[in-house]
Amino acid sequence: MTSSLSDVAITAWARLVRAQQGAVVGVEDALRNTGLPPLVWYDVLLELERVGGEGLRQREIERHTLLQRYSVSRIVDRMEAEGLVARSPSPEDARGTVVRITRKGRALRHRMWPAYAAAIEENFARHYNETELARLASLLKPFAR
Amino acid sequence: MTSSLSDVAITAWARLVRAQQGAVVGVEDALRNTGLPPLVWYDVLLELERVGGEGLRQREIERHTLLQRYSVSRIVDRMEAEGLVARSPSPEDARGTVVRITRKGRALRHRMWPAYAAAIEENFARHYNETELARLASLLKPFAR
DNA sequence: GCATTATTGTAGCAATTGCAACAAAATAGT
DNA sequence: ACTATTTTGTTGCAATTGCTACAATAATGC
Repeated sequence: MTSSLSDVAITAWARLVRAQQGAVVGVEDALRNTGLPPLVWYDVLLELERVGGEGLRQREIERHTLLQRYSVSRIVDRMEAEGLVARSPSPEDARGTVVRITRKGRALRHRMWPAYAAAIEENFARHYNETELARLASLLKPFAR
Repeated sequence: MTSSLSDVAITAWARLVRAQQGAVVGVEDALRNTGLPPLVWYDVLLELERVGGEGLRQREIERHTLLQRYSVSRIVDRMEAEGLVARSPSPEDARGTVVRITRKGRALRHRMWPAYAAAIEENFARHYNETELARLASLLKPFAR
């Protein structure tokens, strides 16, 4: 396998990795220092909030979050223990469970957002103006869901 | 939820996170499936190769890789156990150690590159042409070291 | 010089993760 | 219908990580 990667591709890759790593670490630190749960909990809560009362199958959460199956299983375990989400058996598929957000879950998601937004600003957005952000978003479109 | 973050900033952030997560997971999987060590080993080896015979202090590796101190300590432990790097006491600072890459380490770094490059191509670069890669690299400049 | 504080690296312990095996149900093939 | 395969989710165990305390040295302040 001869490398067809150009120098500019390698540079772009290196910076992408570093940008995200640096920014995510910063955001995670900010959340932890505020006594808030990790980013992935926010993602799960947000997805569940978006779909509303129907809830999501764990398999769907898996796809949304890029987590492993067992990771979803355990995260939902913990969030359920905290009363943030509720599991119930799926009516159509006896293997699966449906996960729904609770009032408490919505409240937490809400409380997380200001800290999260501030951390995104601090660790990422402050480097850019609106035009640049739009160009970045456009370039990263291949990775949108 | 009022915040100073624009919608476009949020979109850019979401895609950045997803782009990197998806791509890094893909690359890590590819390396693992080829029986190669994780990405961070590559990074450490590359840094050590770049600085040549002088080696690096663990503290410097920490800065280069965005790892925690104890993570560096342990990664160097494992890499040393594999004979990929060598530790020696720092002449100027009796607290510190100097880490140098070994011949075996260079060989491994070399062997990792084709698999790594292929995975970057597959999980990232194939979405873009050279112009786009250049624009992306330019936009991500704030995160370059 | 001496006491205080900061830096560098390690290690114990608890929590978390990854791997692999598993159970149960659904789907596909014949 | 029946068997094989795939999908969904969980769990035990080993490996890894994060947190914290710690030891040793260096740098700073007086």
